Amino acid sequence: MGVKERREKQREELRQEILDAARTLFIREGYENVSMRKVAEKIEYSPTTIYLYFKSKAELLNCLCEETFAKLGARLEALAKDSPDPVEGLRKGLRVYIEFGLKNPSHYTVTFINHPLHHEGLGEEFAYEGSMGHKAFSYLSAAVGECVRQKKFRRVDVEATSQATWAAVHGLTSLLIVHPDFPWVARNKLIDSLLDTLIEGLKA
Amino acid sequence: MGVKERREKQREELRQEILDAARTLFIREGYENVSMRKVAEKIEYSPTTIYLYFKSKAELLNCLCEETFAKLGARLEALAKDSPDPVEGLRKGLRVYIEFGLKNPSHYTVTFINHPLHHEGLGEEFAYEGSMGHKAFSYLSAAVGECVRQKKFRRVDVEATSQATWAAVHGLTSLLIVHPDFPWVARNKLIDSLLDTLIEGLKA
DNA sequence: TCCGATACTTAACGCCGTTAAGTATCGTGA
DNA sequence: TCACGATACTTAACGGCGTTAAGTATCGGA
Repeated sequence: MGVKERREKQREELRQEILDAARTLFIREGYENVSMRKVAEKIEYSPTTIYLYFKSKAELLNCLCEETFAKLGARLEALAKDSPDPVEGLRKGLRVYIEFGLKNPSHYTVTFINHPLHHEGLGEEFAYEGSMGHKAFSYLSAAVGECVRQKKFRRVDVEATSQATWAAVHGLTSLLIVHPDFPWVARNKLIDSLLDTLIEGLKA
Repeated sequence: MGVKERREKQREELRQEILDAARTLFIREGYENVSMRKVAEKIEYSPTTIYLYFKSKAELLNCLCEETFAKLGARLEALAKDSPDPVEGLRKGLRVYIEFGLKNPSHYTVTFINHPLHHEGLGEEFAYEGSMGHKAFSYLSAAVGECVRQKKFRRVDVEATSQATWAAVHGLTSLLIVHPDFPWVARNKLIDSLLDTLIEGLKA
């Protein structure tokens, strides 16, 4: 019965080839400018072949995003583990989040910035629960909770604060990605300014 | 020489008709889902007629955005004038900004959320300097400066702080627009949480 | 040897933004 | 009065898009 397995393996290989091509292309060209036809051309198959492996452009690109955000999740998890001070851990985590977004602007754009037009028609696949983006948020939430528990922060509503904090760092990340030509102050100074304000504003 | 004037007037009328149709449509249907053909159908002209009045879809919609953000600018200006306490003025301004975005999601999306793909090919028209969005930012900047001058805020870098604050409120605004299905806490609570944190974090 | 599943392609549908080329209208100068 | 030329608008088309329907070639297994 080695035939089925070999076929399955080849199938998986082409699937990966498609993912690789798509990743390369839309990192280089930006999301909206990559068509299914271009991806197909890159792997030297006909455009319709892709639909035998992914049911839509949205699903194809969602797979890439999950993959990318899994990395962010891993990074945040590691950070959470070896940060004795939860406040410093939170600050570092927020910085990692922002820098991650800036280093993966295409994935970040698709996942968080764009309107979920692009997410339509993916049942379980882009539900917030279970998605890697959501997982990343849960680390933030845990960190804020820990700061409050240790009385480093004043007695804020943990969920509201986490959401507001996420929104704040998302705002900076997305503006830097989308409007790089705005006359920003130095990037590090800007990030520090936001993180300082947020954390000072939460301290006990 | 009344002929030229009458022609000019009629021309201006159709231009407004196009703008009105486009505004209505893309508020109702969302930006990306409105095609030039749909706008044309609504005004009962051929699609190409629009190009006699606007050189591209981007320009057409940019006109609408400028129009909308002029209103925000006016609101913020009024607010700045009759706010004796600059901290309260700033807080109110930030709230107005967020609520404005939530009330004009399509315009807000196009102007601040979407990648400037949509802004391409507009020379002066969407330069940051002079755009209404930029003007709105300048009110924020002035308010922060005033708070520092009156020693209500600690001695922060005004430009960096303004940019970071803008980023934060933009983040909340855009996330609420783009991901309305996320399990947010109550909207007002969320907004207050962010504004509290920001302003507490800046106070002297 | 032939069947049927599998893998892939060609052709097409109905959209899109935009442009080129054509036509009707109409005030104006001869 | 009539022909001209500007103006306003339309029809037809280009080249793209995501996606689907229908067709073909390949090949393991009965």
